[in-house]
Amino acid sequence: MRAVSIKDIAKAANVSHSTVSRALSDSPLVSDHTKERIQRLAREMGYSPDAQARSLVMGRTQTVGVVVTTITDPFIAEIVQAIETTAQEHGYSVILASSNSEPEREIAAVEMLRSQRVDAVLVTSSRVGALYHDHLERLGVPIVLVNSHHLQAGTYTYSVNFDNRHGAALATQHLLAQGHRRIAYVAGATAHSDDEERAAGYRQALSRVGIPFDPQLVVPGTGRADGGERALPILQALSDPPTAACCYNDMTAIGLIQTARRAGVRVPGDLSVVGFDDIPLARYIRPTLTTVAQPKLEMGQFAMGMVLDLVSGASPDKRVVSDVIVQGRLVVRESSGVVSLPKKSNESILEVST
Amino acid sequence: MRAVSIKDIAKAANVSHSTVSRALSDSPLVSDHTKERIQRLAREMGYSPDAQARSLVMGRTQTVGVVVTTITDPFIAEIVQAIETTAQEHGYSVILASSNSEPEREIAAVEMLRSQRVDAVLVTSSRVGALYHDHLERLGVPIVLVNSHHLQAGTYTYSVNFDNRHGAALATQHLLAQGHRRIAYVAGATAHSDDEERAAGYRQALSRVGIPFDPQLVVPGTGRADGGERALPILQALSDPPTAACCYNDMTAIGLIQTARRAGVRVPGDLSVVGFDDIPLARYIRPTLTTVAQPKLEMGQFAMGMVLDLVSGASPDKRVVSDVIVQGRLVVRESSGVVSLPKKSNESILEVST
DNA sequence: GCTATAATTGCACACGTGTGCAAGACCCAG
DNA sequence: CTGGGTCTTGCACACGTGTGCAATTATAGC
Repeated sequence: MRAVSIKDIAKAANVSHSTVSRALSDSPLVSDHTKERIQRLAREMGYSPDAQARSLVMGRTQTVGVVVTTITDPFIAEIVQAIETTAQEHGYSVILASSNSEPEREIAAVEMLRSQRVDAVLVTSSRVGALYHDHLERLGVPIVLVNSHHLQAGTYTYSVNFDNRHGAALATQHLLAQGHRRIAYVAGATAHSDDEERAAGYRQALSRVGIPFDPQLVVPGTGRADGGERALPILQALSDPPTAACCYNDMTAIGLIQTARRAGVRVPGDLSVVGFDDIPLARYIRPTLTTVAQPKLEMGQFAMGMVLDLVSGASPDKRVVSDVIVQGRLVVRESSGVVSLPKKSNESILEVST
Repeated sequence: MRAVSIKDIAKAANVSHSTVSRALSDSPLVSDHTKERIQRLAREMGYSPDAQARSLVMGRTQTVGVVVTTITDPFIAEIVQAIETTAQEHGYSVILASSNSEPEREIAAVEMLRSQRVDAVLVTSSRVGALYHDHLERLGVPIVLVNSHHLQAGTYTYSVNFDNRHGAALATQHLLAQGHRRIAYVAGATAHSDDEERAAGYRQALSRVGIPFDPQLVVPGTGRADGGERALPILQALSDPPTAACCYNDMTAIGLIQTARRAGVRVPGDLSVVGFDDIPLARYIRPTLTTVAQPKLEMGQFAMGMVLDLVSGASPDKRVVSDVIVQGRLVVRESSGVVSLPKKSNESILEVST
């Protein structure tokens, strides 16, 4: 049983379907009298416009595709939530496609979005390979990459990225302000551009205050808790161990903190720790974690805002903004504190910023 | 610039668009020769079928709507992930609609899904009000409620729910098996059916082993951490305080554990604590939390599986399964242990199950 | 070679909606 | 009362795809 169409209403009102179409879109070509009559009839009959049919003739679907690795990632979920809300406010629908990081799924997802004739595509946190990028470009539709690293710039490709360098510099500056001079950097997985940018921010903050870079203070990691766990003994073995550590991300920091506790190293008393990302867990572990927060809500809103600008007539060569870089803010919690006096000093002077 | 259509291919191949349509759907009415020729041409020209147009004539969109309160909730996110993956495997697209728990948004979302002519709707974790339920029914499309409580049964309404009573009984039985006899229940928000069911499971497990129900051992909560925090002093003030607590959910349990630590009550030494839901945090707090896990993946798969069954010809009166109840499993971690001997006994006999 | 049959293709309509253009209805001025 | 203008409505086509039916072509049988 099909839904009621404008033709059904036309029959009931004894007019042509064109008149109904015009009446429902409040066209001035229809007399107020019949307009009212038809609109009331439509309401009574429970009419709902068919988006498919409308898209077909209008050449626009009022629909965007959102490609994610997995919606399970809280970081991604929050961005998608912001995208969806903004889209809904402007009458757009969101088609969700997850790739589970499998290339063939990602290809299939893009093909699906192509068939659905989405007006634009937003991609979150996917490391876009060359092949995939071409596949996206072939859609012939604006693409906004959110926190995804794209190497080559395409005709349709736009981006919203986070300023990792600035964020890491913020974290490092915070530790410097607390009096720390020996600050370590626990890295993430190697050859990851996020990690490189954050490491650069760390070095930049150090050089700004004239502290020479000590390669010994940079230890490799994994991006997971075990990275932080393995880092501790390495740092402690140094002749002049650090009093603070800047970590690639929160899980690394959490691994470091938990290992430290077991090893009898007090946080922040003996070692201040700063994470990155502000994952939900950060405010629940003890000590609560000082970290750098990305403005996820704004990133999602901004990305969808770009899409709206792009589809509303602005021609692709008239691009006002193509790449946006947003900055984060430092969230100071318990895991970072004022540097303690040299070894074996009175512990009572320890101060914890809460 | 429109995408290439079958008409374009028809022109290039010097055949009618009907032939192209048949060739691409591998119809036996087309000779193998032209079939091949057309398929090659379609590939070369970068043809992608228009889902809108196809839906229009087929009367099916191969699309489902997923309504959530917020995708930010990790529990919901995991179910949606499972739904999306299953849908994708069967050639279905997922349109995401979040309500932010605001009634008007929920209405707007349903109206949008109606216009999109989705073949079915899945609703996650929404307390479906009477009004909203009617609104859904009017879609005239199968509706699967996942972990959403529906009072009246509708013509199109199906459900996948979690067996809260069984889960709570599991948790309580576990504590009983560890030798506990005085077991508290820290409730969630009042008048919430989840809470009532879990409380019932708790009482059921007790009565099975002949332990009389003691109303003093049931304390009200909030469903948040503060609920657990407020529960501790109440329980400790009892003349015969409990040695274990079964909590409405994990956040309540976490609040209880953290307050206990500050009050010098050892977990699980002095007090065993069991949560409910197995949120990500549960494995990261210290002690790690024993809890009841819902099979989120299976729930999502099952819900989407029902949808697939429903849309593939099965008439609504031929409903094989309309309501499914899935059972959870107990995840034993560090927060629950064997009951300790009466007060002031030797602590060395404490045993922690890890 | 003619006919009966099978294989292949095209015509025409349908799905639900929007819109340019022409036709009809109406009003006002002369 | 008529002409011209304005207001209102309907006709017809378009969007891209699928499909029943008729028409055309190829094949086979005698």
